[in-house]
Amino acid sequence: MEQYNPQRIEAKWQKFWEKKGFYKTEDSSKKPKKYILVEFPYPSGDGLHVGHVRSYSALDAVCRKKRMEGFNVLFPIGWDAFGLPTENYAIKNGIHPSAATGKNIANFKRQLKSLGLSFDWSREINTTDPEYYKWTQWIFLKLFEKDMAYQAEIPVNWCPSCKIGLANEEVVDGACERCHTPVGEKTLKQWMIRITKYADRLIDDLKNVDFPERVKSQEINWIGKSEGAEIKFKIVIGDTYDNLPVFTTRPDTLFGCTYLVLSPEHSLIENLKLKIENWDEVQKYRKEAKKKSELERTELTKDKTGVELKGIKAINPANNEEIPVFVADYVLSSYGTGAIMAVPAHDQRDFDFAKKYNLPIKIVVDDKERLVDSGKFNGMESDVAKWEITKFVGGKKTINYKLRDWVFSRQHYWGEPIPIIHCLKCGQVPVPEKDLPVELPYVEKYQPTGTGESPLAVITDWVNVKCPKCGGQAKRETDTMPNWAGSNWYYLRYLDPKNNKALADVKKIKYWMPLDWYNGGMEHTTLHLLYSRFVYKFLYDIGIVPSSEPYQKRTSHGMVLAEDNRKMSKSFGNVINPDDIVKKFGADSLRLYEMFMGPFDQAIAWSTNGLRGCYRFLNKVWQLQFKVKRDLVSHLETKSLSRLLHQTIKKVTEDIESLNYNTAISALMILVNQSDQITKNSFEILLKLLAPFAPHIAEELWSNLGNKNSIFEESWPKYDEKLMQEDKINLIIQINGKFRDKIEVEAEISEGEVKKLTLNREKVKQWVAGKEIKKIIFIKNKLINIVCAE
RNA sequence: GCCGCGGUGGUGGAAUGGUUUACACGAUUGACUUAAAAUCAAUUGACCGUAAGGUCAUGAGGGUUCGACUCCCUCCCGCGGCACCA
Repeated sequence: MEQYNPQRIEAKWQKFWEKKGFYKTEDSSKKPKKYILVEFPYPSGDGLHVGHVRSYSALDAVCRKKRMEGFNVLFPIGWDAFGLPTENYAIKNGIHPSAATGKNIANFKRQLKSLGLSFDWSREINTTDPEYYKWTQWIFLKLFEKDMAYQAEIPVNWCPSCKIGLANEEVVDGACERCHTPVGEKTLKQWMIRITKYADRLIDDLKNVDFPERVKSQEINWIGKSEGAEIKFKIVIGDTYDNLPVFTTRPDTLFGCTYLVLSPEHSLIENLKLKIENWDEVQKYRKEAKKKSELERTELTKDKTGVELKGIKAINPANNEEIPVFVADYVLSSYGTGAIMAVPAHDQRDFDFAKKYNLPIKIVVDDKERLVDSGKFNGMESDVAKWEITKFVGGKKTINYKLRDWVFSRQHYWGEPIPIIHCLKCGQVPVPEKDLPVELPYVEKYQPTGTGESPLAVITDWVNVKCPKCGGQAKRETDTMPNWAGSNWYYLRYLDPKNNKALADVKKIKYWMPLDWYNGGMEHTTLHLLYSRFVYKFLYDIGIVPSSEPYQKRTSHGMVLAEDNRKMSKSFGNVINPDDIVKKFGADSLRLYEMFMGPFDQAIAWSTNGLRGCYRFLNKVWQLQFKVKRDLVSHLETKSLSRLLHQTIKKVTEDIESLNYNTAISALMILVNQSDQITKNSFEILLKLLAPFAPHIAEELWSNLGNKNSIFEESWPKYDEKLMQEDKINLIIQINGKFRDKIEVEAEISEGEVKKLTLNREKVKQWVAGKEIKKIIFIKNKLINIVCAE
């Protein structure tokens, strides 16, 4: 008897599927469409991670099932290949980034193909291909044209190790997301994208999409919308006045405001230089604040510090009281107006500061959320008082966001050149569309300069160009785009990857968009996911795409941790390489195990023993074929097998939709554990249900049964609710809600009959003896509960 | 501090108002084997009991209900995100 040998069958079927072109997708079809996508990988030098396998196997299972259900399914794949890791890898290994990329892609591709995933490889894309990034640049030009991209001299997060500016989204705990070096600050002229213009829509449109709650809340949190009021305080400077606006979310506490605080960078301070009596002290404080890193300044546990601006007073507009003004670094210049009204009684930070500097603390809202000590507003509910007081002092309702405009410049070689030309006469001139792509010049020296200038700046024959407008001397922009630029819109390019007239054909976009299901990592929620939603909305506004949200449904797979429960890492030596697993156990076992290991959205530790269990299960299925082929099986399905079979079809069908892959597979295991009753028909159905998870073995066994077509050309099994019904059921007998006995009875049995049967049972009699039966609860086909007095 | 998710056997987990612990792993015993591996069979929440059986267990405490892992309240712990954002 032939043993299960995945090495012998897997490559064979992979070739077969490829040759038959099973996964080439048509752009029009009578079938309903499903566009299903996994985040395309970054082809790093480390190769494929078992975490990739989890995401891809899951969605591959969905696609295979959907095809069997009669959908026209698009399941593409490509490479997100620009960016720092490749550049660093190239520098370290002395090979050019483009060579490194090619090498890494080849390796990834081999690995993906060894898994038997049903990608449509004919649509493969690569963000570093000029034919691709031509359109990334084109989108930038559109943003520029609509005044959504602009240059600004701003302090950016600067990673001294990567020698690059970072977006806020790329800074984690004050350190570079990638190399974990603490970031500093550097003032550079940067390209910025006005993502803040879309803040409200990025929040509001989450209502219309099917995203996990944690994803939605994380995005909403990140955008950080808060509603409040801008209130002007009069600043008394000797005998003249100035106005200072502050932002507050608690205008209801205005009567409790006992001082103002300006951030050290606030422009008013400079203007008051001559009137501030302790200028030297103030100046010293501001200098020290500037020296502190962002991380130090935002250290929560640190003591609050500040200096009063002597000789300056402010007027609380609510009660006309004179209050002091401070400069303190617990107020950020970048949020609101860079100045706050301090209400120590109702804000922890103000409270800490007031305690330290002995400032008055005045309670103005009581524990029933009503105003006290607030003049004519006493007794008013604080929610109402918010806007009444704002009106009273002539303030205005204002909304603030934590979201900042997107820093879009990178001072590195391995990225898309920003297609702008700087002309002394004409200023910033977009590269004409006909001249796209602006190709990244091939150079030998691509190390970062560290000066804040891109390595492209020294390539003079590339930098110096004629101005497209006036023909005069001009220079190219030398910054490149961040690695998020190419992934912003890649799902559109899959629809029409070879189009050289447009980023994709309108008809094709209309047919496929929005995407039906997009799976990816949680770590991209406030990066790629947010950015790409924004860019799609922009494309919608300029009429390129037909809807305002790209992804109808988003799911996120949990991380696959190492067996020791830590992250897999080369330095811990705990990395599982999918190649080794495929070699030893086969792709089917690996895929099945990763689906079975636990709930899809949860982080889970790898277990090689668990994997063995799945391998054993596939072996059992393999052995079953001989029983079927030798006709050692019964030809009549028993009632109980047919019942189990239909229950299994239902379970697997529904669980694939709802991401419950682990329970779908356990249902298949239960079916196989009952295999002593198997028939040829039920074995075939088992294979079809298994096929999305373990495609190679399913195809092999299907063909071994003598079938000439592919199992994936078969239609998905249907279940019959009627055949699922049990005709005999175990009815639970409870006494006072506790399980005491059970009886096997005909399904649909009546209450009266159950009562009679139950009360006649010896066990029940014992429990009930001498007690008064107060009531009997009967749930059809489930239980009877006899409630008696204790 | 705020937001989100979670806490069930030795382990991964199942059950979303009705027999807690499906399925799998591990462990123990037995069969096959010179032996091991593989495979097959049996047992496997804790406690009491020779057994029949019983008692107790879903982070802790309370509530609703005939009945709570499941719903509600209070608290504890873990994970993830945000954070001197006024």
